[in-house]
Amino acid sequence: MGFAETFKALADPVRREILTMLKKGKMSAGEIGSHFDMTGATMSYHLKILKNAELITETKNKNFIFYELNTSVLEEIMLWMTDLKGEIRDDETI
Amino acid sequence: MGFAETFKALADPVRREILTMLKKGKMSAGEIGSHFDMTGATMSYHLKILKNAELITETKNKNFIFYELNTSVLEEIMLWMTDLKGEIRDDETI
DNA sequence: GGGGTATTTAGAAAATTTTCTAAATACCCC
DNA sequence: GGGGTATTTAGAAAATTTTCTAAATACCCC
Repeated sequence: MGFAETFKALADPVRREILTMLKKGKMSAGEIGSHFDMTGATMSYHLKILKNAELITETKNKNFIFYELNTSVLEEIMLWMTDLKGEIRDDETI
Repeated sequence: MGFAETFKALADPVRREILTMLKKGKMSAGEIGSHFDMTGATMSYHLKILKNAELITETKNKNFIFYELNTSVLEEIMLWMTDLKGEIRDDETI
């Protein structure tokens, strides 16, 4: 919902790696967790941070919870960065 | 030097505001600090974080230290984000 | 060189983040 | 409905971040 949440979510290497993994498609919490040397509880914590930042969405199926990448928030971040860089964007008139 | 440092630097609202202020040009540490209700020591701390993340550069003049925006690091971040979004960039062949 | 201003550094306190273990929830399938 | 698997929640410990006060540094200019 805010830039702080998004940047904080992206600041952690584990969470960035989760996002990269999700590029390939939906994955369950367990499947994601198996790639890291951390407890399921810790993975759940990281997934919650990413979900709160709206960088991922979740869907439940059987007793699995699947997570999926949501890149729409990144658009906003990139607009902010582009503005900071002071460049003129395609959709911007002079 | 790394994404963690950059994202962490960008995660704080004070630091993002400093960057926005610097869009207009160089400013001294004191000038930057006068826009916030914080001690000079705290401002110095934030400026150090931004400098370590290479988001700003400093130049000394008399007994002032001027800070200037450096957006080149943002390019890297934006490339990473673009890749995450899975879009094809201009300079990328199919 | 000495007083003055600008800024940083050191060290501590409070707040937040990251991780764990243990327990709870939630749902499946026999 | 009961055992089993998947995942989250609660609570605590350790690490990190943010802020402050006080002192140090650095440089100016008379």
